[in-house]
Amino acid sequence: MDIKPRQLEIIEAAGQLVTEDGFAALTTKRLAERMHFTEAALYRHFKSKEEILVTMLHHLAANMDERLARVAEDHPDPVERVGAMFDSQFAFFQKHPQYLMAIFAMGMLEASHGIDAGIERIMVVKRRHLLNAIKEGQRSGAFSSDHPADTLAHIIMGTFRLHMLQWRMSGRSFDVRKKGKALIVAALDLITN
Amino acid sequence: MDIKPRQLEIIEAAGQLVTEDGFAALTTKRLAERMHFTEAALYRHFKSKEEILVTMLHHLAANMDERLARVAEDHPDPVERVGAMFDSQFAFFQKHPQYLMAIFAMGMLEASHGIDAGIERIMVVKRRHLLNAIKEGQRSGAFSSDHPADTLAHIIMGTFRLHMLQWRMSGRSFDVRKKGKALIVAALDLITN
DNA sequence: AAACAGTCTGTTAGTGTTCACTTACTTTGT
DNA sequence: ACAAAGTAAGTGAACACTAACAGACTGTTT
Repeated sequence: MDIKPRQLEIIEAAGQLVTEDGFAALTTKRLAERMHFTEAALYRHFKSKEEILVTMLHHLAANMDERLARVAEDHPDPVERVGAMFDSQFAFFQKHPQYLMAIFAMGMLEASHGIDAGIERIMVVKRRHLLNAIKEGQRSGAFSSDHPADTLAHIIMGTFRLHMLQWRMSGRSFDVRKKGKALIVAALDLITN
Repeated sequence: MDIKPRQLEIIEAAGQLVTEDGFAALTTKRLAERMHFTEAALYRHFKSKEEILVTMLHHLAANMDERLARVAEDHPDPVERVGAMFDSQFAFFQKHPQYLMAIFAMGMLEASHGIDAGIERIMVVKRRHLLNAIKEGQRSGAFSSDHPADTLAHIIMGTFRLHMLQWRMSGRSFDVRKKGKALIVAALDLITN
């Protein structure tokens, strides 16, 4: 499933609309306006509105998987790797805030099976990379083994998600990367031996 | 602003629809159906669909504030109090899952100023109670002072929110109270001296 | 006790608006 | 010449909401 350049432009515009004004703001009319063409032209590139969102989530999951895998390669030390993973996430969403919606959409939408599945896939990707790093850190003794890796991963993921939510709700008015790094460092400090 | 019994029934039905099938499922038609009367009858009790949601959020914030204040009174020890606060939250949402939407709606909706303000108020209430307990625990030496109270509150809130999200996404298929308690105990253990 | 007036809560049958999407045709680039 | 990518002008369906009316109950007047 390859995404053509024009499709990517549409996906990004759709993400912008949702991130700016909420989900109700994503209508075919407004999306076409932002693309500077008519509604009908949208349907030359996607067969439905749902397909736009599903493709976007697919694209995001693939991108994230690849990016986190690269971070894992570059950082053999588990503690450092977790820090680098989240820094990579912060940098990505700072650069592409239009994809923020994929983080918060979950749990609220249930608009279609395809969308739900796409969102779930993103969470699974992140969870897999994080859990790997934490388990490795526990084996090496870097991370505390007082609690299951699951639990530690949950606490860090929850910290990350709430941070992104606050950033979005503040109108992205602070440095998400800097403040996020401090939070992750604190969380890592708590679970490090 | 007192809520009449019939209004409360409507609010709960509205919460059910959103929690069951997502926000798009909350239409005046479906809400009237669930109440076993016509759409027009809705407008005898609320002047708009927005007012239904705003009233619901208002009700929830007031209820939560009172409930958490009572927990604080009953538990003088800060560590124990934080545990009891979240246990109270888990029990509440287990009993009234229709209000789960208020937790996740945030960040996704931006449907109106009134709704956004209502959701924010709920977060502020929770944050205030939690932060009070943590600061008190830091003064008494029960909680670590290696990190600001803000940071510790963030980590615990994030852990809570992600847990609720997973519960909702699983179709509420596990014991949220039991599993939640284990998570909060683990998080508290991490920040306790 | 009966009649009246008012309010509350429901009904039927609509309103105009907006939605995602389609059909038929046209332009543009290779 | 052909395909890709656009346009104008619509479609039916669903949306939140409203006008006009009616039965039930309450309290007050005769």
